[in-house]
Amino acid sequence: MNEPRKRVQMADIARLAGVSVSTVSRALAGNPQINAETRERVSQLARSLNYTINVGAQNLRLQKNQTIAVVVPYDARVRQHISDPFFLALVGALADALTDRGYDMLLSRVDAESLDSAAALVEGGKAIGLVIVGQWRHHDQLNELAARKLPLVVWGGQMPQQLYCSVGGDNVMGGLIATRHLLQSGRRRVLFAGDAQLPEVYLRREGWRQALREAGIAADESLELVVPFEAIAARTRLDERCAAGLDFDGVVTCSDLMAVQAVQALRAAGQRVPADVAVVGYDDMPIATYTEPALTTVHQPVLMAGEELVEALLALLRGETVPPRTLPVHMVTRASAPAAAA
Amino acid sequence: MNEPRKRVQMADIARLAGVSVSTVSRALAGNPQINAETRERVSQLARSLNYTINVGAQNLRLQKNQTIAVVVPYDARVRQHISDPFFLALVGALADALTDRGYDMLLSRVDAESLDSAAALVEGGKAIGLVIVGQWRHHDQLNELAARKLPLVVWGGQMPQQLYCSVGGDNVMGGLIATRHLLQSGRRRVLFAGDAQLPEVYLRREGWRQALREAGIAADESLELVVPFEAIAARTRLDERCAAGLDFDGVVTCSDLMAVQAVQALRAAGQRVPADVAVVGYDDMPIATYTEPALTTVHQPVLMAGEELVEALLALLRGETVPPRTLPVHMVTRASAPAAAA
DNA sequence: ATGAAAGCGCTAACAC
DNA sequence: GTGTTAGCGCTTTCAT
Repeated sequence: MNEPRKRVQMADIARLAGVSVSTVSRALAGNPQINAETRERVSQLARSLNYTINVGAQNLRLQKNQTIAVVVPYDARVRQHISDPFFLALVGALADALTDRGYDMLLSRVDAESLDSAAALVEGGKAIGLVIVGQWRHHDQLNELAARKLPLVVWGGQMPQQLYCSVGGDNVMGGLIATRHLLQSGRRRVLFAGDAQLPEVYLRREGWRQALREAGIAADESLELVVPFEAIAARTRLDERCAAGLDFDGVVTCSDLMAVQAVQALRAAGQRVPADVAVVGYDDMPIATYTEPALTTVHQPVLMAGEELVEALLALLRGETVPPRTLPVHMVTRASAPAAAA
Repeated sequence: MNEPRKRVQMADIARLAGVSVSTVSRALAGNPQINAETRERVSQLARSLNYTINVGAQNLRLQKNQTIAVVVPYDARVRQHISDPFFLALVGALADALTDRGYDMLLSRVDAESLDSAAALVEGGKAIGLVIVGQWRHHDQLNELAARKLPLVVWGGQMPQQLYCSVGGDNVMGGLIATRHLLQSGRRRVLFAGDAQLPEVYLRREGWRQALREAGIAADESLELVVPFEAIAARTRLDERCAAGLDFDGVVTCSDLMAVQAVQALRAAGQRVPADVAVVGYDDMPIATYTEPALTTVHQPVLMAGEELVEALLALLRGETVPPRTLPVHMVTRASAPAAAA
């Protein structure tokens, strides 16, 4: 299982160059007090032997480590795979941001129920810090991890009594502008689709409520619909709601995928989008351009998200105190919910 | 930069438990010759201190390593990000497959021009093997790496004189069935869109040619169009081709994204899809369902791809000889190229 | 059943 | 300038 392929190491180079291991070490490190000629000879030799330093040993000795673990929690019950486009894109952005800064990225999928196996990554020295992609229902567990002083940043919404550092889109604002957009285009009964047990969704629903208040519309609990992120399940919930009564003319969803499901459910129920019901997505993934109708959606800055998460974690690692950070979002208006009512 | 946070280690547990480090080591390893009572006491202590073994040190000592590097080459000139949905999905699938088997996944983005910085990951002991996501234009470099005896598998097409182990979809078959599908639905002038400098695309074009031969249609070089994968550039090329003459009634593309670009370019040129021109995508990513028209496309098995890549690499690591592997593909017929001509 | 000691591949005092 | 030596945190003979 574990290849015992014998690699060339410092001792070999030392022998071949007729110097000591320390000299090789210093030469390779570019230590200026080593004779330029020796240094050159050693480097040459190392290169010709395809020698690369054993980072494991180096880290052990130096007590250092340049590896950051990126953790994608998954739901063990459904064995749900990492497939949401936004999270996948975020993982890509994190890879970019970390690579740019010279860090290695350890990607692990971890059972959401036992997030402290994520902690083991740091406590076992595999990684020096944790980026957790999504807080899901695990606000409390995350707080616990933070209380254990793990260097940790989480993509998600900022909640009261939060001990960990989160970076996320401005969810309240997102829910607000999405709803406001629909109201301004003349819609009056705006359905909110999403599972408010998730902090991000909870905050977006706050924004939805706020927009309704602004417009002087009474909040109506029958317009709150619990819809999970997973596509099939989402479609089912939406179909059920359509069957229960088409008493709304606008829908605010929590992802572009969910918006697509909503459009399909509405059409299956004989509604036209946006003529009868307008639909707003969330995330503004590339897919939003390609659907029919193209999606009006709340744009989240994925690339910036990657950068900010990494910067926050590195600051934490430097011992700085890092407050949660909220990134700007904005509306992108397309066909599924035009600016003027159809 | 490198957190010197002092972690609890074996010595601490040993001291607290009043035993030696070796006993702790054995106890934690579940060595049966350790007194059950001692073992329990030590484990208890370890757990209560949140102790996790330092895997770096353990690996150094054991000469082992459970880390696989997944490398996504990128083009330094354009600093193109990991964004193609198929590759992102493949990375997700790899994460799943590796996690399931107890391996860690190191994700790195590497400049495609200097792929041997990928080699350094193995030679420096960070990882024991390499999964390279896409062969791009680097067939020769990959051969070189393989010649260096690096444990390495590559997602991509199988080419003549290939020294490395590749796992990929059946590209010839993919090009063949896509073209055949169009021909059978009555199309006669089928454009092939893709950059045949890439092995996978080269093979798909072979399939395209073969389908034309089968149908007794002479290959027409003017129906080969070099289209890059990147969306904006792809759109430009397709627009140019449409302007140069709409002398085709079907298009075979090399990704679903490219198919979407083709649809948009055709529409901009006043064509109806599929009435005037039918378009076939490639990959069958979720997006293919959501576009308008929904895409007829060649399905590639992403999840299986992740599994097969990992299995192949592990076999390689076990010292087995692993032949390149080709995974089945199949047509998925949707609206952009219906079975019967429109 | 447990401890002492050596060593995995590397770096950094400290000598000379 | 370069060599000697002592560990980084762990596992594993070899003793006892």
